[in-house]
Amino acid sequence: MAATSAGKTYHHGDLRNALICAAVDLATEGGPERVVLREAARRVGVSPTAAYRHFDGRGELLRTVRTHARRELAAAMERAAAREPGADDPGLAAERRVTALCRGYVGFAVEQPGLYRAAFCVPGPAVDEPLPVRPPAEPEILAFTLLREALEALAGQGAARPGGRPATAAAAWSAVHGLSLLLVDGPLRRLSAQRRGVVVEATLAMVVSGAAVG
Amino acid sequence: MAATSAGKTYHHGDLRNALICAAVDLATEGGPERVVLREAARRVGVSPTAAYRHFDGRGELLRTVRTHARRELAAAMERAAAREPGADDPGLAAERRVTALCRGYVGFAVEQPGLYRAAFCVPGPAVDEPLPVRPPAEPEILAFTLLREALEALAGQGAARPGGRPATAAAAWSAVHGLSLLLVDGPLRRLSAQRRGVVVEATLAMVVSGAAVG
DNA sequence: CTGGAATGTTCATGCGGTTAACTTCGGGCA
DNA sequence: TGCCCGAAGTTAACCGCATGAACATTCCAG
Repeated sequence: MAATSAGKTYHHGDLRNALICAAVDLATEGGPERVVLREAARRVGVSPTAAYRHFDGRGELLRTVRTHARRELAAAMERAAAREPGADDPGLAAERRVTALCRGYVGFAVEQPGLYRAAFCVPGPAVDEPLPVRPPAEPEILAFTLLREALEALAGQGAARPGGRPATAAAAWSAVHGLSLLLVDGPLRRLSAQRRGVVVEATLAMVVSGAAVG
Repeated sequence: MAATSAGKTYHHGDLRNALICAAVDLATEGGPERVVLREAARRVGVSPTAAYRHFDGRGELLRTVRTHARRELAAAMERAAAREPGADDPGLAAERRVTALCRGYVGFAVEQPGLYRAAFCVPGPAVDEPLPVRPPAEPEILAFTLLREALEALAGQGAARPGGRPATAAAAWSAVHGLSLLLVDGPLRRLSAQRRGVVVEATLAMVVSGAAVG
């Protein structure tokens, strides 16, 4: 996330992007509250008001960072799933994928607390129902989509209550999201890596057992 | 939470409390970010800097609000548990208590989103391990303590893995906490009351099934 | 009484968001 | 080719907030 450098011209040439990079850096360092318009401008070497040529204000800058952070989160989940062995065994594949995605989610939160918090700062787009709208869905909540699809695949094997599916996905999301926040920001933030692992695994067990029930 | 009124004397008489009430009102209305020193002082009818005679600064005021909010949260949980019928049947009592506490938790979050968010704003005291330290524990994280004890009672019946107990409590907490945030602040905030109920129940089912496993 | 400790007040500083008015550049059109 | 306009930056200024310093008013203990 190094700012794109340009000559010392009056016109920057790529200010919008440079500001986004600076803002992402800020969020990475200290979370959404540290995303400050003036500071981003300072880092890029431009006057504070220049940012207004490219963003509606701090709010839009922050929303842009949020989008970036959500993409990173989803990417981390997919990386974790891809890294997962055992995708060959079709019997276990579904469950392994779910747990891998969840580990990727929590792992991202723990390793990038600032970005993770930024991913859920200002209220973004909301869903009307946690249902399995497959086709497009907003790319915004990609993390949820990944999780939901994996859970459907898992439930598809067993015989789960039909109406319970989307709610189950929401429950799983709740678990990993809540766990992440407790670990990053909350009362569990001081857990040793080992204990943290134990809690993560317990949560995953809960999610999987819940998927079987739901 | 009405401010304690006093005559128009130079000395307020109970400024600290009045400021706390005003700050709690602010948090109730708009969450922790709306807890602004100057506004609280304004509402109490006092100059902004007067607050510094009673608080170290905005931070301490906010921390005081947080403590208040956490107490309210725990109280709401206990009310919900007390309201729960079926405490007579010892076989179901434990499970019912767990679900009632969780419903109380989420219910408080949904009904008092501002206060709920304030309860987890600035990082408060953290636990070293999510273990069943029975005796005192910090009264801060009372909500967690309530949940943990109820889960222990539940697990005490079945034969759960001994080491898994505290981690199970953390997992359950993660679920209700995450669900609350998604409903209050996050992508699930637009769910109708009915759908919300479905998601809550699915999450509770997951928590209970997880307690059986853990 | 009276003097100091509490408790409030007024000023002043610095930061961050945002708007208004002015400046510089780059590129398309006469 | 040269000029002019609009995009992209700049400076100046306003407002609200947190906070510190110095001053004012009360209250109460001795």
